[in-house]
This record gives sequence, structure tokens and C-alpha cells, in this order.
Amino acid sequence: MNGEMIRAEAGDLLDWYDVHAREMPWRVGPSARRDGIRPDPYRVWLSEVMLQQTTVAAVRDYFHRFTARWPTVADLAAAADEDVMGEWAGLGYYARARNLLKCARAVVADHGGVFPATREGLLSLPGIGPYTASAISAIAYDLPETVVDGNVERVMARLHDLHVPLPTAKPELTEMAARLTPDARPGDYAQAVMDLGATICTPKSPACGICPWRDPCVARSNGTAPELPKKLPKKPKPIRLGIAYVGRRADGAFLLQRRPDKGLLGGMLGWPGSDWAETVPQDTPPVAAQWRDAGAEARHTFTHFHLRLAIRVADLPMGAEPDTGEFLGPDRFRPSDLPTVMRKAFDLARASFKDGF
DNA sequence: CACCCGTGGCA
DNA sequence: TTGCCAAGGGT
Repeated sequence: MNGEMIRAEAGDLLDWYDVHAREMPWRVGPSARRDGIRPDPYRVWLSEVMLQQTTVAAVRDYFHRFTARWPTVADLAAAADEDVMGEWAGLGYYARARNLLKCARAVVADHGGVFPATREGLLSLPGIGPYTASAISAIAYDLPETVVDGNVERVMARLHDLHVPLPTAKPELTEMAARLTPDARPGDYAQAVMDLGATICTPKSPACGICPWRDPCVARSNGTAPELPKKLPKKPKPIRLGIAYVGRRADGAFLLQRRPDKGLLGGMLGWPGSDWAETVPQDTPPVAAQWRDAGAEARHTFTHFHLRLAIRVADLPMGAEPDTGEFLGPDRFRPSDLPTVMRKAFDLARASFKDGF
């Protein structure tokens, strides 16, 4: 046990938050909250799922588009799968979008269209894990639950100068965070720790001089803050190779393929193509045609490998009968429906056509 | 429990 | 250019 008592107090952080809270589309700030305004649980849930491993800057536009198109959880539950996947395209981690729909439909079917107001109830829903269940509990329902995300882990590791590497240190950091969580204003507090981690207690060059917890912070006094939290080394990413076939029919329709729900880019639209492996891919087009190389490869890095994707393009006749995929006209396909790697392939293919497309 | 699962920004 | 990082969850 770390016998040292941390003197950090939630009140000091809340005082800081009252002045420095960031404004966000899904957030009810401390002032409005004091006036009794509570955030819509649907919007809290949607924002928290979008924010999983994703930056605020990347989420903003997606959140606006989703809430404009589907203002309530019932609207979202009634949406077509392909519409939700297309709207999520580019945000990454597509299992989140699949679980988002499952969750919305479960809330409507099993909970009368209202998100459960307990951590346990929330935890039972698809796509809601320990962090998100606590976040919705605290932010939407003002329950005194402890949120532990990357920000909180970093802040706690520094406050206590804990050098045990993640993920080993996770349970201890969770316990530290729980001890600090106040009974009053748990929603504001949860967001305050995350704002602190995002703006002051940043991964590199933290601004310790203006931190509301600079006095009790052990890592600050020891000069170790910038190197915490420690993390286990990561495995190198191998390079995989593949081929994608961008076929355009005479009427302007493209030959596309819906990917299976499980695995990489599950449920998303993509171009027919080879497997992606560390060996040279087999060149097997989805339909016989005059395929030509686009002259440039799409380079893309996924979570655990680098991909170099060769692009083949072809003009296809109206009578073409491909082995795989389906033709989608402009009415059923927008380039923005594609995950980023597929959009890169599309852009390269387009550039390779003299007449553009 | 180890592994799988995206993307864009930034030093 | 490369590596690191961001409000994690599912299996």
C-alpha cells in the first residue's frame, strides 16, 4: 500500500471547472446545471460512445449530424442499418456503430425508450462498458459513480506518482479515483477530471503551474509528471498488402460490397478486393474486364497493421454480372459512406480516370 | 486475459 | 516519417 495520504480535494477541482469548463454540444455547463438543467441521456450516451478512443474535435461534426438526423433514441432505433453505418463512416471503430443501433433498439424495446438510470442497467446494454456506464450515470443522472478513462488514469498516476505501468495499474488507479469522487456534483466532477486531463494534465508537457491540484500532486513535486503514466511497450505493426477493385458501370454506378458484420470494418461498404496479408495478394477481379492499375497505392494504418492497397480500375458494361458485390447508383451511394481506407482508394481511382468521376 | 478493432492530429 | 495519443468495449 501507498501509505501516503493525498490531500487533493474534489472541491478545488470543481472550483476550477466552474471557471474553465470547456463548452461542448452535448454538455450542460456548470452554470446551467446549477439552474437545474439536466442533459438529455440520449445525447450523453451518443456523445460518450462517439468519444470512446476518439478526440472531441473529431466527434463534434458527427454528433451534430446524428442528432439532426435522429433527434431521439426512438428515431435512431427506427433507422436503417446502412444509414447509420454510412453516417458513422470515417469515425472508426465501427463495432461502436453496430452496437449503437443494438443499444437504441434495446432501449426502445425493453426500457420504454428511456435509458436505465442505474449503472448496472446501463452496463447490460450493447456498447456500454464500465467507463460509459459510469459516465452516463454521473453526467446524465448525477449518480456518484467514478469514471475512469485515459485522462483519469493519467491524473491519478501523477497525483500519487505511481510508476506501475498500465494496464497493470488500472485497478489501483480506479481505487484512487474512487476515493476522490465526491457525493456532490458527481456529473460536474466527472467532466472536470477529464477537462483537467485534456487541457492541463496533458500527456506531454503538462501545465503543472496552473493546475488546481498542483500542491497535492506528488509527481509534480518529484518532477516525474511528464513520464507518467508508464505503459507497457507496444508491438510493432506488420505491413499487409492488398488489392481493391474500383469498377464503374456505364450509368455511373459503382461495384461495391457490404462487409460482414464481424471483423475489420465490419458492416461497412467497401470495394471488392483481395485478402489483406503479409504475402503478395492474388489478383482476382470481381468481374472480367480490362482492369488497369491506378498507378498509386492507398496507404493506411489500422490499429495493429499498416496496409498498402493497390488500386485497379475498370469501366464496366451495363450487362456486367460480377461474382461479388452489387452496383450502387448515386442515389444509394455517397463517397462519404465509405470508411477512410476505402475513400482513399476511391480518390486514387478517380484521379486515374482521364474524365474524372 | 490477450487480442482485435480506426482515425486524424501532432511532436 | 514515425510513433504516440484520444471520454473503451467485445470476445
